[in-house]
Amino acid sequence: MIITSWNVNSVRARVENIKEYLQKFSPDVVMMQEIKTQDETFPYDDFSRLDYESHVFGQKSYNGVAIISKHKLENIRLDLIKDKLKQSRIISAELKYKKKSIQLINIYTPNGNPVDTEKYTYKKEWLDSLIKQLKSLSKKNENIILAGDFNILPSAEDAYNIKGFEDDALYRLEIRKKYREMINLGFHDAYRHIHGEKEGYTYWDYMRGAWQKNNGLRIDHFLVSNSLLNKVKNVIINKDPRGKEKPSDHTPIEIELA
DNA sequence: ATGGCAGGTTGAACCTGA
Repeated sequence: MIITSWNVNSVRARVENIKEYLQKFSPDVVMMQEIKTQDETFPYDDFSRLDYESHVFGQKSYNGVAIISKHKLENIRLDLIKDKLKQSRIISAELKYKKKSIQLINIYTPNGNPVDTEKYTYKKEWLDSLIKQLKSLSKKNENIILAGDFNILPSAEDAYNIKGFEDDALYRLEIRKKYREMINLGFHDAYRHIHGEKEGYTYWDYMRGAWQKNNGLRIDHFLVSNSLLNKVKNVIINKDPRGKEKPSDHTPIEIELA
């Protein structure tokens, strides 16, 4: 079972790139962020022709999340967060897997820059609302996979130049503390669990040749319930799509469940 | 210190992203 998280930076601009990825790597489930379109204009047919069902929480122009899956998903929820700006940033679904019911939660956390503005406050409040919800959900279900674009650099080795991020919304201490708070609810950072300190960038800026120079950031994550951890066989950052024509600035991160 | 790339909306210029 392969579950992917991928900030696609517009599902419509990226549809050929995404289809190529689906055909080449056949993930079972893909949690997408920044689809940048409304439900009505989501490319359902492109994915259904490849045997994926789509569940979409769209928004015009900005944000938007979706889960596409080769397996039937149940209990789709769009209401887990109290979002004061009513942006489409979270979608959840239940996946039946080996007699377990795994709750998949797909998030697109606000970026939060610049830090002296309302955008930063919004990020903090959004994360607080997520933490509150996780607290309650993890009491009811011990099998949760929380994935997506967290817009958080968990630690110094997660950026090519951490000095440049010390007062950035991706790395401010109070933001890292919120990430830590989530983990302390009973989760593991799946990438670090498998790979230790190894570099694991998932994002490279379009500008200044960041991809060619490997000036990357690790801001896309899988947090897996402790009780599911023994099922995590591997975590792969799949750099293939980032090197193609017209790529997203993020590349897929994949988790393999045994 | 600034802008650089990319996408979306809208109709050339502006917003957002990380």
